[in-house]
Amino acid sequence: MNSGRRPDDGERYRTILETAARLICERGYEGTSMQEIAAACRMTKAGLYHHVQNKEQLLFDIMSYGMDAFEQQVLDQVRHLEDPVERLRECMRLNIHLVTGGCSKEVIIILHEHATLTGEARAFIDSRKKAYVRFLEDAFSEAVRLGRIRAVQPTVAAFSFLGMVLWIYKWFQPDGRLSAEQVSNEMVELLFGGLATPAVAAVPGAGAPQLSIVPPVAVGEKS
Amino acid sequence: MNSGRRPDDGERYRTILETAARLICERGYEGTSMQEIAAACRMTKAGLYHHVQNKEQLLFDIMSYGMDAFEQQVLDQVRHLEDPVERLRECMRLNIHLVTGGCSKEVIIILHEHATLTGEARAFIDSRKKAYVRFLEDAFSEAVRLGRIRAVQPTVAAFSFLGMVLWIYKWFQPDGRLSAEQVSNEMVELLFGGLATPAVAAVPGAGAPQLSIVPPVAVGEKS
DNA sequence: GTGCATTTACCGACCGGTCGGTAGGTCGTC
DNA sequence: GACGACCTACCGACCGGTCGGTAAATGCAC
Repeated sequence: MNSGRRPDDGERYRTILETAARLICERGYEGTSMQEIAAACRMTKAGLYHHVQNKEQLLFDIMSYGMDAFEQQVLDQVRHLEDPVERLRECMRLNIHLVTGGCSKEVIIILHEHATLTGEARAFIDSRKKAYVRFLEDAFSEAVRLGRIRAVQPTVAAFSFLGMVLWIYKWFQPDGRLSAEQVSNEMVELLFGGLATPAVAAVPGAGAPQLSIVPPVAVGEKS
Repeated sequence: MNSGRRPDDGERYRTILETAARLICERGYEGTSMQEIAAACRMTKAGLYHHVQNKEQLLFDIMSYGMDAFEQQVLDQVRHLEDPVERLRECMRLNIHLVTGGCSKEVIIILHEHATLTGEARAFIDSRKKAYVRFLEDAFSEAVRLGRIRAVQPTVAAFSFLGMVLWIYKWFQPDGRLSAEQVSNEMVELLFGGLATPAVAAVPGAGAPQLSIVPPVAVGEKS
């Protein structure tokens, strides 16, 4: 009856998660009722509850799914990079791509509903977030230690990085004036172009030869 | 019967706004009921409705109050500064002070409930936010035009500024390891210390003499 | 300064409606 | 005939908001 594959199992649940994520992303967790989620899945509420334990578990699963996607698409791609600055630059690029890209609903929910979950579920998600912060702090510390950037407070640097990147969901429009790539290039250069140690950054053409997308001096406002 | 002053008038309403702001800040707009707000004001719900038109108007008034505070404490203090870079630096300092300070509840609500209001009220608040973004864009543009910083895309720069500053409410703890002043100093230097034109920033000691709180090289990780 | 009309600030009770969640039945598939 | 998917029907609690009523303060004419 179907093309070689049954649409049940976890696949059905995943489509429910995605539908719910779309609604919750648009109207917030408390502002979205199980009735509405069920209707969007073309089901009754009781039918939805056949697949879902309760509303909080649904939110937790959405967040976990988003965290998995983030770690696969961002963290795992840059962990191996040896140079800490290159690791941070590429990490910012990928993270911006994730936030501006198509599958950003779950990530936005993680960001916006940062205080909605309680108890163990909250603690579990928070610990995964914390690991990311630590990853960034460590990279900044290492970059300072190696003299690759000037001395900065790692925690403040990490949260500045995160603020720039994760705030994007509040203002960026995919069909707007600026493309995701423009934002990405500009933002990476904004933070790291100015972090290079003066001695290196001073001599034009000498510093940061690796992956310098933007020429050191002439960054056109329209590029 | 009272000490020379009546506690009624708008003063009562303002205490209601502040109580409501505290609760909404803690549990979200949709997660806070009028019953709870009334109880926190030591009133019944009907009593609360004597002062308040409806829940949405209450949120709008809280946001307007926060916007007033922001414009008084931040924008109006830096508008007159002639040098665009100094204007931006001082603006960031004051904005961080506002977000980390005591009367940050209303501001946090403005940030977090950015999509809760609808219709005219939403449009009105959004226009006031937009004015701030434009203010920052203009300052960045001017700084580039005057050669005070290297060329950057003003919109991305403005939203990076905002992301760094406004993300703080998600992670900063007043009684934590880092003080508000530390965060402020580090963050200003992180963005603007690296934005100076290479020719100026290159020569150690020559660039950015104004308000350089952090010594160019040695910033202890524990300070 | 007394008496009275009016206003302010609040209350208990209640409205229609929606919330998250559940019990029990039906139906198609293996 | 067992089972999973989904339904109808319903639960108690709570939602935002309103009702008529009231005790106390205030304004004002005399």
